[in-house]
Amino acid sequence: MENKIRIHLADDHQVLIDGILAVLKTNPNFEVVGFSLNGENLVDKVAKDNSDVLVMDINMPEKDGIQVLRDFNEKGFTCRVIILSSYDDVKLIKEVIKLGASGYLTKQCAGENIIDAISTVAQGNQYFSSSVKDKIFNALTGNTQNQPYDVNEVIASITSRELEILSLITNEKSGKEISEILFISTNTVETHRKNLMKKINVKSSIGLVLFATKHNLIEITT
Amino acid sequence: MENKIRIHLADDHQVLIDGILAVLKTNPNFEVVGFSLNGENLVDKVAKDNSDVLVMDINMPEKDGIQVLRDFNEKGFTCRVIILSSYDDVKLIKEVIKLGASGYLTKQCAGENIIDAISTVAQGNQYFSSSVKDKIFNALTGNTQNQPYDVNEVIASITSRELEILSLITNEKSGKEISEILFISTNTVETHRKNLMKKINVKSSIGLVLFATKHNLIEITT
DNA sequence: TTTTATCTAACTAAAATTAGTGAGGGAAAA
DNA sequence: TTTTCCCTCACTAATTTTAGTTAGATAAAA
Repeated sequence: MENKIRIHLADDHQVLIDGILAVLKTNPNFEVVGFSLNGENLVDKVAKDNSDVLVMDINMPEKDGIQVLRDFNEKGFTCRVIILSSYDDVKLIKEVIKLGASGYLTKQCAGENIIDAISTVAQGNQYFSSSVKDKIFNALTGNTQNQPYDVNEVIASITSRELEILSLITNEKSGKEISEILFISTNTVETHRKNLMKKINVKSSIGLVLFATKHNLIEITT
Repeated sequence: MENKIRIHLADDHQVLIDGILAVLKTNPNFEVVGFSLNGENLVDKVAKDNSDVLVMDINMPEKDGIQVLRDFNEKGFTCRVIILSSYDDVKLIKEVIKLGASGYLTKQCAGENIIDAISTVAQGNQYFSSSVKDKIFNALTGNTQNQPYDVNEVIASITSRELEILSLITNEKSGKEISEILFISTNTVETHRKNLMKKINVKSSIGLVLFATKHNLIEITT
């Protein structure tokens, strides 16, 4: 019997960490040696833990999963990384693969997939859930023009600045008000609004608001 | 020893369900009798399972948590509901409380909070995580002009014609389009819009849409 | 009957949004 | 190095929304 696989979990949802912890506890080959609720100093923590596998969310406060992967590359790390994401956007998947992630699971996956994934990547192989493989396959076989409107991809394509604008629009701020809040020109605000409407494929700001509230992209403070 | 608490889990993230399942398995008083990956037919499933407590996400495909709570009220159900949400928006919290939810946890909560929450609501009490309680407290204390008017009165004051206009606005119709649909002048449409904004006390049509969707005054067809 | 509520509509004027195009700077990736 | 993405901003022009006031018709209520 070899050594246990040393695992570090990173997700801002404590309940999910607790859950995965409980799932992994059922397998004696796994040992969770640490966990994090954000991406800060994650590389150092994983190094200190001497972890074999890092299971990490993409969306985390302080430092997101992409940035953490960059840190790993900078410091030349060998720890295997499995991404556990809410979205399965092609661009994002390509991105993390390029950055050296060994696995990608959506949170729609079953718990046993995590066990499989950890075992697989610990042996030096890659693990991707079937839905992720399908996405990649379609992207590579050139289904780019006929792709049905994928909400997750649209959401993923919204930049942080655009999200900021979207949030202010949804909170009943006018273009001028937004420009004053963000210290940018109203022209810029309207450009962002235009781009958002094009991306989300709606006719007016009303459509933006509907989209934002439907998918809980923003917090409504008013 | 009493009977076990019968629990139903609803969340579109399988891995989270598996995780909570594993956590709850450690407590012999709990029995997870069913789970759902979306909100469809959730009321019927819970009824069939004869569940005591439903732990449910807000964001689910097909039918979201708010709609499920409405279904519960319509059918006069007694099953306790604990909301497990990614967000702790005050409006959302108020909304689910009003709809009869017995508990509200964010996913940032620890797994043991779920155990506490289930035990608590099963006994007929309410359970809210401390961050949620803080939010509510701040909303009630820090914001003195919280409710300058009675929402129900406002809703009641909206005439059927105005509701028709409101519905069309919320469905991304422009003033001109509305006038063509209803065979009235655009002047009339804008008058209705104006009156609505005055009644609801919002700054723009965005506010109308937020109000309409929040209180489910209209059906969104697009 | 008088009042009130609702729907209708016009008028003016200011403000905001929508739509398209073009383009510079900076950072990161190929 | 070249390309690509993102944020930035300008310019024009058409269209829509916002804001205020006024007012006629009708039906229901006091």
